[in-house]
Amino acid sequence: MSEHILDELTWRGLITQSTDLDVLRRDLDSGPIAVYIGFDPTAPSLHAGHLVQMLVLRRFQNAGHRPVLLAGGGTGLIGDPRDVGERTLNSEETVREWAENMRGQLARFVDFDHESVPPIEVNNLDWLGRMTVPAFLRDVGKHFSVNTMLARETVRRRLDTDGMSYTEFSYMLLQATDYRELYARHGVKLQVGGSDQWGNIVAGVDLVRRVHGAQVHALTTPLVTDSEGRKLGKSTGGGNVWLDATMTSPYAWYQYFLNVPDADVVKYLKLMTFLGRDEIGELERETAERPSARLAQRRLAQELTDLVHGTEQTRQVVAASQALFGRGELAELDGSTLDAVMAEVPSGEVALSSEPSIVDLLIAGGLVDSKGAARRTVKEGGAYVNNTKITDEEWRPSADDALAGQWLVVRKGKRNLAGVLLRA
RNA sequence: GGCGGGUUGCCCGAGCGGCCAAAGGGAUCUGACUGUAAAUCAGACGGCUCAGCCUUCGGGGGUUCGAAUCCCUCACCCGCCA
Repeated sequence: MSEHILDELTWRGLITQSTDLDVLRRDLDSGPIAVYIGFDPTAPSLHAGHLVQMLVLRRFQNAGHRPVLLAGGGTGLIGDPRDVGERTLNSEETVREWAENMRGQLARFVDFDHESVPPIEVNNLDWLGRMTVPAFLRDVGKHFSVNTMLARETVRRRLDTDGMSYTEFSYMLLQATDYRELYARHGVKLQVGGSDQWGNIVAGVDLVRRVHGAQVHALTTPLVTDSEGRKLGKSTGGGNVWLDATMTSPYAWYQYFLNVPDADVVKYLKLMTFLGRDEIGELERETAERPSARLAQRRLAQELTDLVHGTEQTRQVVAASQALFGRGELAELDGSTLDAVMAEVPSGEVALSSEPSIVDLLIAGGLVDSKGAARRTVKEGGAYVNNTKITDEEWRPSADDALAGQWLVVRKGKRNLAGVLLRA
């Protein structure tokens, strides 16, 4: 008999808050239960920060429980209050489109071919969109005390600062409605979410108890931050690391995790991979003894790229990373290898006839935003072409500099690089 | 509907007629040190045809030799009162 799912979640550090765990354990042990997780479409894609929670759902499925994936097509029209600032409402078309993207992404993380507990996909617009105002106020609103809602941390903070619209104030009730609906439709007895969702989730737990007299459960995962307090998935550039390959390339995704600090890598392995205790323990030892080998980071990056982009993509980005950061000479790469590598990194092109300077190359590769920034980079000694430092702003490549007859590998600093196609 | 406060560069936040392309902090970038790590130190951080020029301080208009700073007006946000 393998380890109990709750014990596994505990050692991985995946449980921040929960309702009565003993009762949950009994329910889990008495047969498969349905577990749900939901996300609102607030962007065109999910990002790395969503992964932790999402994988918890998969862990439950692996343990024999049924995953229920909820896309917040209805709640996404309203907006969950944040700590600061009212959200801008997105149009119905936008939300619909994003919800559809999200559905596709969520589906990657659960097993649709599972013989006993294949997942169920739902969109809360299906019921929220049909609910009438009197029904909402009588059947849902009557069960909530404004006093309690005002006590919620986010609400308190907002009242002290920016204030909050009635729209966002109502959000909690909609999420509670989701839980009630999913309990009634699919017998869902557990909702998983990020720790910031705790208030919304227990509101649902309460509602189910009041309406159906049933005890359902809540489990939240930690908000994952690195050792400097930055949220997981915020790239150094400040933006999110997205699951969508057109928004964050598989190469950039792989590199993000390859660069995770030593202090965080073991934690991430526990939270976001399916590697077992022994294997993680081994990688932890490696990190302590030979940190420069970055075995743990390599494994983390590889596992997560596999998970999100598939094994073939992973193979390619690993190969590209090795070619670009390895000891080997760039010039020794053959044409097809080079083409494959260049396909993974950001790229641009420039015409040889325009006599481009290093400044133009940095811009063409998208490594800088302006010529001023490009000149600055050269002045600071951070500009390279084919691994050779360029210190003259007026340096211009010749046809002979092109690798495989056409590529220039332009680099800014240690690890920002791009391929620039040199057109004849 | 009335009264008061506010809107500054990626974010926070000073400035309150010229010395302001705008203090300070954070974020970010580069360099040194390294391990494509962290910490630390140093530099950079609106744009350009770059020792000069151009465009910025919610939008528009005005006063002035000169405005982020004063006046008018519009928009939005916050608070108090009704």
